Amino acid sequence: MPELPEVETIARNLCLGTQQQPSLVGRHILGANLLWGRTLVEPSPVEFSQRIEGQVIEAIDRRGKFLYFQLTCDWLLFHLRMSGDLVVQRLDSPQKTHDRLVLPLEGELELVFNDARKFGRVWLVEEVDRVVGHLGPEPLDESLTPAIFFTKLQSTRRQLKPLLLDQPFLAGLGNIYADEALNLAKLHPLIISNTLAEAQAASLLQSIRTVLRDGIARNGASIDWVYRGGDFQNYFRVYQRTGKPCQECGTLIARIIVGQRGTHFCPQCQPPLSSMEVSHG
DNA sequence: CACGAGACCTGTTCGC
DNA sequence: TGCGAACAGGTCTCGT
Repeated sequence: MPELPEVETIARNLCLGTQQQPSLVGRHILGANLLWGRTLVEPSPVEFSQRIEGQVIEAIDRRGKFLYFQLTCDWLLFHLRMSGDLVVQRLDSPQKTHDRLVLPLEGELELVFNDARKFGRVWLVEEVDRVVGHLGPEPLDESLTPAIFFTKLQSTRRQLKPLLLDQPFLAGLGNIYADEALNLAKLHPLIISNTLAEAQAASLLQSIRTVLRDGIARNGASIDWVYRGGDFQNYFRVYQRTGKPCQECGTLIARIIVGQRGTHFCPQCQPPLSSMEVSHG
């Protein structure tokens, strides 16, 4: 489900609190109730319960699509994959159908990991890089300069769409924001990365940042039966707009399969060749 | 190295 | 109405 803006929104809400729920920072974790075994990658369920009990939540943040809780001694990490969600509720609230892990907390609260499709995963580790060390740069981190991004695009020969989804290449983009960024940059999803000119690479990086910032500003997107309170889904340019007119040129949005993922683009605004080749052809 | 297929899962929507 | 197929915000592994 969630991509960078949705995970960022969840992390902020857990860290800062909302109108409906208090901040979790500074609270003791009182135990653990694992309801679906495969949710927990490591350690064993018994060791997980023993180690996490009594630790304090010191900080909550995000790296790529991973949510992490910095605890007294360990790092608690969640990956929500397609359908995972983290909710705070009153202690001993009625269990819901897809609850996978419940952590009772100080203050009559509990943190619940709910995940219909069971793809989501949880880790408790001493060294955080064991889980997130393989990730590429954060797209919103200014230390990722246009020059560095251009060099990275030059270093491989892959289609842009699958490359943007590759977390070791760049951390945080998923199917929605990859399609939105390519449309904003006016680049066809099948363009080979090392054929981009430096200006096009800079435009792509700028577009990625624009769609991610817009997504965060709107608290992420809420689609299908999963509602998170965000409304970025009302501002999609191409995603899930197959057959509807492009807002720039009126051409009907097309949908193709790339790397087994539905891929949405405007055939007019995003020509299959890079714009340099088109302009000279 | 790069790509495609299959696996992991459940739920909703679409087409006949 | 019913039923199977297609589809879903993700990632891993394996074969070519």
